[in-house]
Amino acid sequence: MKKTKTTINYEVRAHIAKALAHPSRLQILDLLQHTELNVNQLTEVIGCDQSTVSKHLSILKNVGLIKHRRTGTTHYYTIACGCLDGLFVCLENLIPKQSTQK
Amino acid sequence: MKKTKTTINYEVRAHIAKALAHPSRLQILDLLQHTELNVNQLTEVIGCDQSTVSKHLSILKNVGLIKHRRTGTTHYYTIACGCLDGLFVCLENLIPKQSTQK
DNA sequence: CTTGTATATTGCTATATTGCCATATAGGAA
DNA sequence: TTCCTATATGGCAATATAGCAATATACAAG
Repeated sequence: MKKTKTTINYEVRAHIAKALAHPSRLQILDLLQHTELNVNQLTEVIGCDQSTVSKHLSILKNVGLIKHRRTGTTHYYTIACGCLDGLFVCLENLIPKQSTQK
Repeated sequence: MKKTKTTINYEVRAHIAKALAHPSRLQILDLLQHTELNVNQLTEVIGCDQSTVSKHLSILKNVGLIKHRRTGTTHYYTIACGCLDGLFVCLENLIPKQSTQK
């Protein structure tokens, strides 16, 4: 397929959607909505290996959804974009009824 | 990780996000927003194999984003959910500035 | 310098996704 | 029935993703 401005735009959107397409990453985003958390704290909540959480964080950071600030050796992560609430509402609205009932 | 109601919810959302996480599928959704199209028409626009488009359509159908009606042997696809516009706006808002300028 | 703590990266395996080709299925026409 | 057209499915290879263990890096304290 030829790469027009439009197809590139679909690729950019798909790239973001791909970053959202994992339960742990959605949970991380949810957790970071109201608090600033470091990797250790996130690791405890998510419940998988620290290296795995670190990778999820770098994926989210690469698409610009989160940012971090460093205090000593501790890295605090937060949401980089204000409009996540809207997105979650949209995602929620897309869930068909039978899936929500599970 | 234990499967609480919350983690299941993240999985459902991730499932939908995964369906959105492909340029061709985003384009299909965009095309179907205002028109009803059959598989052949979509195949021409997308520019890949008919079987590939058919698979994309079944992925979108499985998460309930599109539906289809049949007229003879022709299957017309449409959006099954009214709130896609909002989702696209949200996704667009999540695109960092430097990516949009490309 | 060394030690300890916090995070990131590498290496690896298992699994999932993508996309093509070939084939199967479904329905209309003759 | 056969033939044709529209769509779906199975098989396969290439690539991408996920997650753990081990290692590397960064930084503060001593």
